[in-house]
Amino acid sequence: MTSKPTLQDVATAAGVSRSTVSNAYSRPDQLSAALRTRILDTARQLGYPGPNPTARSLRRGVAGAIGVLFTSQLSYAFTDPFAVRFLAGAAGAAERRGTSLLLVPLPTDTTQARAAVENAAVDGFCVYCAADESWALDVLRARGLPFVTTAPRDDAGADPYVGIDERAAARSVADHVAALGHRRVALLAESILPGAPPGPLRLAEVGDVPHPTTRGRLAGFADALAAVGVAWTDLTLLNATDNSRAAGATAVAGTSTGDDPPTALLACSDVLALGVLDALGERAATVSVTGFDDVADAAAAGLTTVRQPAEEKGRIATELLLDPPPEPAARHVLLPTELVVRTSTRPVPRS
Amino acid sequence: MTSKPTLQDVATAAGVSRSTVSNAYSRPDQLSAALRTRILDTARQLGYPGPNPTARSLRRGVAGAIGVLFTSQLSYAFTDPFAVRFLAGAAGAAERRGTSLLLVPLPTDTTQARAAVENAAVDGFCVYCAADESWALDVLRARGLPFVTTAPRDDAGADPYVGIDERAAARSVADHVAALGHRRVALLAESILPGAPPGPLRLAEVGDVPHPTTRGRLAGFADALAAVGVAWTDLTLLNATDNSRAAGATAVAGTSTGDDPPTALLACSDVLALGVLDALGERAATVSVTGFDDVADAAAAGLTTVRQPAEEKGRIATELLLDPPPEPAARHVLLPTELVVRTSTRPVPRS
DNA sequence: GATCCAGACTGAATCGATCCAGAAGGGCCG
DNA sequence: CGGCCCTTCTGGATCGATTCAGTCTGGATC
Repeated sequence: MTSKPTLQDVATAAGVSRSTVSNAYSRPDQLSAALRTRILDTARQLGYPGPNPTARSLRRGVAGAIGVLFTSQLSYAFTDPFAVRFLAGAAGAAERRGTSLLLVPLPTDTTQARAAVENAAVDGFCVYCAADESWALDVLRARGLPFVTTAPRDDAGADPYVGIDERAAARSVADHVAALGHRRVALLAESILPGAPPGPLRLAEVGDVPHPTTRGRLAGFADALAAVGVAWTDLTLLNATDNSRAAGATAVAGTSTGDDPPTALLACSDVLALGVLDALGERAATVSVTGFDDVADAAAAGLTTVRQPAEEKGRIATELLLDPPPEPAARHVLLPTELVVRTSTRPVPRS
Repeated sequence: MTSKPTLQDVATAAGVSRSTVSNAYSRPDQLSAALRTRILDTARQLGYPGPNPTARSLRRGVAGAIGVLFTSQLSYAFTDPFAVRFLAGAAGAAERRGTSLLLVPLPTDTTQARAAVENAAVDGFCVYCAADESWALDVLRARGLPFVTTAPRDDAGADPYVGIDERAAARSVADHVAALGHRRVALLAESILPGAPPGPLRLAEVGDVPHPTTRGRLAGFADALAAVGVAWTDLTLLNATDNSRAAGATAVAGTSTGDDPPTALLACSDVLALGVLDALGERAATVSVTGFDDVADAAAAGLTTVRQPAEEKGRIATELLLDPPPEPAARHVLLPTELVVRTSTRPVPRS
């Protein structure tokens, strides 16, 4: 008995069968209170730490945890305030249900990343999409695991999702900027094309953007500007290499120095927009900048943005996963968004 | 075959033994390349998603995940910027090692909380202490699971920990405040006594504070003030119900209105200190306030504080867990701290 | 031609529990 | 007193893999 005792050892020591010990832990109503007490005492004496979670999982066919998948690096997820709030919401819902949250890091190597998803001992997955995730969904389907995504998908079918109307939300903030008279506009997003360098980028049409969320937002921006006569090809497209203030600052560096610089800059996330403000410094007063998400720092920075309910998104995603509603239609949730106008946008200056 | 196929099904379909299929996945060198390809093809045709992670864990005796324990509510952890940075560090280290992170929520009910720790299928635990955690450590010891705590403990023994010299760090910031001439000082901390109401609190001596981190910091504050002749009993002790800006604001409400109000307020965390600044509003210019941690918002708020390396703490905790150094001494890591003086502290005003 | 060996594959045991059909014992009822 | 049910407990099958001691085959060696 040099290693940890098992349920069998407790049974032997207590002079009962394995099943009875198991029942002592998991089904107290199946044995007399006296025997149960005796068994638990014996277990304590032996230093038995209770049923092995893994063995229990295997037999019961339930893991007691749900996975959370960030298609960007896991450690980056914690630097993104929106992702953190999403996690907070998910954690709250998981907490209420007594479920744990398994954060699965994805190696950059594709094969290893697949393996990571294949090896996760969970009952389902929350796929927080930050990049192309379809391979992950394929794995999950093959495993027969339920999952929830955080964006409407074309091939959604019965798979639950919770998201916002990205295009309409983006349009609302761009409408505001257009109404202020801006016509020379730059759009800033993360990984417009995977692997593209930071800074200006040419793209024939918005449909070419692979990442669905980014595509939706850029399309919304374009809609609003098209409505005031600004064509897609007249827009400056700026690429950021990741979703961070630094990347936002880098992406915009040098942009406002050319002749006829944009008078407004619409970013696909607050973090990028805040980076732009960092980079502009004093010049920020001459350019209108908008973000997306309404993270905590946006208010202090006076950033005009679109608010979306972050914690709510995490909470609902988790709930959809843990008990999906019977009617398929109820599995697709669109959350409301709200344009928040602050001081970072103003009418186009007369020159 | 209505449900998911198992390894046995693949074996049958391919006309080989279970072991061979297992080897095809886990030990490619044990069979010919041709057969392996054939097996994997068969598996694909059958829709076999690869070896079941739980069964594999059971047999191999390895979970491939480490648990993270917050003794406060899990969803609160995400509202604490320091905890988030700790997690980011932990995630980075886990990522590098191909390990997942299991966030285990703790129900408020003690029995259920024990069960949650007992049921976690992990190879070890990072205990991020936010409250009394000794019961959790007992469970972990009973399970024979390795763990790391984030504070020096009296009974540390060979259990690894990573922390800072709480007392010395706290003393450094209090020394600074004392040097500025402050003598009427209030100390603010979360849960000084569990369940205590927000606001002023009487406590015979600092040793009565149950939570070790808080106790260490308060003791450090007291050390510095004692050195300039201010006794423990002359200090105002303010309790906050949790670690949030709101709780900081609530705790301090009404304090500065009495006669002889404190001229300085030392908080045990930046979040609390920022809450104090929120509450003071205009009056903030007349009181010196300090925090602890140096979170992102501290710089913008001009908060004088003590910086401790958050990500580093998470990273090292995870690394100590994943490969503990052979020499016991190396398992106890003390990280450096640094006093960061900003504008929230100034000499005591002449009246 | 006998011996040895490496490589390829198999079968049974095992990981540590849960579950279910059924056995033993005791009480109640007619 | 026999039959019936109920409670309490048992034994074996099972969850889905991994592991390891072997068996078998074909080729190299002397």
